[in-house]
Amino acid sequence: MPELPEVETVCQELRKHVKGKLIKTSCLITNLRLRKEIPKSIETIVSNTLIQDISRRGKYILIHLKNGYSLVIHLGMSGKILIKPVDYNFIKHDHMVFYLENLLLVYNDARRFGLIDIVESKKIENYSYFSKLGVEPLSEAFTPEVLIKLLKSSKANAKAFLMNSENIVGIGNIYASEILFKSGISPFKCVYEISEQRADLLYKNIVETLIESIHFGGSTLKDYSKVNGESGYFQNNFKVYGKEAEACVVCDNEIKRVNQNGRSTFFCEMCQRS
DNA sequence: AGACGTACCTGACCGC
DNA sequence: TGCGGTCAGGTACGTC
Repeated sequence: MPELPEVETVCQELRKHVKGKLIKTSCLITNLRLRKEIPKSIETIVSNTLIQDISRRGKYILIHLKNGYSLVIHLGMSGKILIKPVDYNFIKHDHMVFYLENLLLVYNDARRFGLIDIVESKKIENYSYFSKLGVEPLSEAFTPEVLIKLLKSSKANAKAFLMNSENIVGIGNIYASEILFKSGISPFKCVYEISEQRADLLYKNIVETLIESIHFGGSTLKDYSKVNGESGYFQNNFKVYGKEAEACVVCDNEIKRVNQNGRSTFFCEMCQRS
């Protein structure tokens, strides 16, 4: 699944290709449930309305419609939004389609951990899945001071802290490992013990890593691809993720993999001692 | 509050 | 070729 850079890349592509376009009709292709059931009412609500804009909250994609509603789409682990020609033939795991004037928007999600929902735009701040979300790392609201305050008020380890969307949104399993490596912070470190100097470095690396990855179009592992089906390229820049038993690019020590809260963490014991 | 397990799913891959 | 086990980028919920 896509982490923040992948979701942001999808948003940018959607803005480029479908912003301002008319949704003629839409239709559920399967009756299988995603994280929750796709509301059948979407079909009527989104028909014959213009796509006004596309934005993002954490890893949720928001498609704002001119009729006062917003589509909320989450890609889960394996979700994709793909732009297809009008003569496209549906394939396995296509769950919903939006018919625009000369193209289709198709939502495909093999593992069905994703989400499609519809909400009144003016009530979006109260949307249940958004109520506990933390700060947007690429917004002006995210500053070194804000990060330090969050670190001081949490007893979680560094990996769990970065993964917890109640602190900072958008950082998933890959970028958590990468950001901690760049910052020289052990994934086991209790975050309230991180020095302010080290926190400044962490701040810089959170922002830089995400921006750099967006620049590369996100990363592509098994399931994620951009709306045109092309791959992103950031995975070529991974320093530790998926590099178990390989040599650290900095110190040549062996990269380790451990399980933290059921997820793999990759790190270098020599470089990450703070 | 946070650690940890479980649940939701399919598919790829590996060893036998 | 098939079978079982393991792993995968997310998130929510329950329990201790």
